[in-house]
Amino acid sequence: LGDRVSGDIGDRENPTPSRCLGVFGLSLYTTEQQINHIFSKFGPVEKVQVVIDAKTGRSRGFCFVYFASQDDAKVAKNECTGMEIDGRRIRVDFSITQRAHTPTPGIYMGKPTVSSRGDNGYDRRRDRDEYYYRGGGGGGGGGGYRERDYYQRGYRHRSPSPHYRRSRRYERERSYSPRIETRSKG
DNA sequence: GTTGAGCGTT
Repeated sequence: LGDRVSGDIGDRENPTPSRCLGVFGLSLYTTEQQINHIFSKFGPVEKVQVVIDAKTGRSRGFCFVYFASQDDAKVAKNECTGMEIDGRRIRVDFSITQRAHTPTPGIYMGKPTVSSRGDNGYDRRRDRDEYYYRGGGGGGGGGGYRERDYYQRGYRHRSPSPHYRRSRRYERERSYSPRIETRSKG
């Protein structure tokens, strides 16, 4: 009961130990150098790869760390989970994938970067399986992005996060005080 | 500094 087939990569809850760690919850501004600096304290690190969003060119907030030794990876995982980098609490697990996907020329086969989880009250009907690239070669498209704009979701429907509450934009929005009764201005 | 869940498309 509960034991898995050995040799499998495990699942999200229970990844099989390996030399590759996934680090999640990163600040968008944390660099591979920073990660390398931190994780190298536990043993030789062969490579750090921050995952970059193909569309925006920015970090997607997670990365992969390849250790030379699986034992070092295990120690690093235990030591670094919950650690704070650039003001964000990170989570570290053995990666369930060992490497990036093989590129598919002309068409992106992944999911859109922004997804709705359906638990914050907005847009739970949106299907998140839409590709966000249009085919470059075979599809007859221009290689551009889909018409759908995943980056214009209704953030106003969400409850503001602590981070957002500290932002100037939030201050500004609040100061509008859209009370209907106050339209008594003449 | 998009306000953040998240397993990668050189």
